[in-house]
Amino acid sequence: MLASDRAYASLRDDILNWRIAPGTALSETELALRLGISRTPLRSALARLALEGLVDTSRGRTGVVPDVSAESIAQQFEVREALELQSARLAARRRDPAIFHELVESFAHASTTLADGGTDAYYAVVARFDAAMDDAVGNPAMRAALASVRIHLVRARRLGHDNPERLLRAAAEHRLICEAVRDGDAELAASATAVHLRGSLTTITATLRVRAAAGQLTEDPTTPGQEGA
Amino acid sequence: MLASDRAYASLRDDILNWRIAPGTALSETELALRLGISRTPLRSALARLALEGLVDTSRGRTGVVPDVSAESIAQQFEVREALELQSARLAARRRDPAIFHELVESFAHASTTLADGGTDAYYAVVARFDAAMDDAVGNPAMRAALASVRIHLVRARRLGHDNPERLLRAAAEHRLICEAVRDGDAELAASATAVHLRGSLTTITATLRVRAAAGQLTEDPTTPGQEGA
DNA sequence: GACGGCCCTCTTGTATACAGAATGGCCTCC
DNA sequence: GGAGGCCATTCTGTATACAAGAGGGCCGTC
Repeated sequence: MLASDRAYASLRDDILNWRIAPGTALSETELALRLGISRTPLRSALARLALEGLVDTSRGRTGVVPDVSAESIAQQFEVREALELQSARLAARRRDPAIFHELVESFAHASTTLADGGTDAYYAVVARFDAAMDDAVGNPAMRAALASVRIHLVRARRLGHDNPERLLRAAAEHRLICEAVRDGDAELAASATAVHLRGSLTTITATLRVRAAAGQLTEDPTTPGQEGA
Repeated sequence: MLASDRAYASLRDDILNWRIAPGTALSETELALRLGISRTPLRSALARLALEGLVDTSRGRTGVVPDVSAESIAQQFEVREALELQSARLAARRRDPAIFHELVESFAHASTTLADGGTDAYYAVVARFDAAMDDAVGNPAMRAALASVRIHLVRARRLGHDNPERLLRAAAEHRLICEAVRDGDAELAASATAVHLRGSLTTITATLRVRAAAGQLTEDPTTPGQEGA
């Protein structure tokens, strides 16, 4: 595999999983040294990440990992809503019913999946769902647009440690979407998707609010006297 | 300005204006020589173009300029429709009425603008419209998503030599959108946008069909005897 | 005459060296 | 004591050199 691809995958993984904190300066020399490659392929990797919005190069020359704010998430969701609703409509018109019938079953067994395999097993089902939708739509441009939006939501998802209660509700919402797509009901699929996205956004926003409050208690220097206790 | 930015802008301009034909192999060495820079910044420019879909690197290692097919345009429009309709709804809720009132006037005078300044003057008004919509929405993610879709349509637009009849109808459609946004009517704005996009797609598709037929007459080696006449 | 293998050339991917610019710290002066 | 300027360090942007791999063409053989 190419060194630049490895660097890209490695940095992407680090950013999505919060191993690199927002605001961290991404020095080319230091990163190249750490990954054991030269600056040339590393620059290529950083450029890709910058174009995807995972690295912010607007302020100053040195790239930094952007923070995840409630505002940025809300903005991403406005784009995501547009794309996913369209995707749901198109998928309902072009789908292979058997594939979505199978997904209905999978989401029906979500509580078992969650109990046996944990959140990772559940997210694997969601990944199959996303892939099935992309395949049904059959539009590379739509797939690419959705991929660029979903990347940012992975970061947000990793934030809140995957509230199981919410995941069960999300599974029920996914099941409704799959049923509508399976039955070829475009408008119902779009509506069910809208319902799901609203639920997701509400959960993420709440998580961010909790995190921001906790951050102020432990980090804000203007509110001292709490962190040492 | 950075050499890589100049190379990017130059190549982007060449591709959008069909100075580089689809299928042309983009040799790094040759391009770097032609632009008077080294391969390093040129590679950076090519990578950006590849991520934007203006250069195809999937087949083989050497990048090529992708063709504009009716299918690819239709796919781009499925994404564009999703984003522009959402954009229209959001703009209607957040706009400054004065700005869109001014745009209504501008599109009302489109025939004069077209007669005096030609298609470039008209497209400048469309650019102001796009910018006003982006500003009204106030969502950087939406702006970026729309920008990546609009790039491809510039190529398609340059294809058909800007049928003036169509441009007048497009101006009327734009005027309706601006009126709806100005009045804060989100659903009407979305509907008017849908009408406009359908008209645009139909025109572009027709242009492509004509071009494909002409191309077969003059280029297809299996149908000889026409080009020398 | 056709097919297969070998060699050559051109391509990309990577590493390294160098130059210009910006930032941070430190010293000096007010 | 504070503020401003200068210097050094470090960063990015660019150029060039090198190596590995793939593709094409040519030659030899069947």
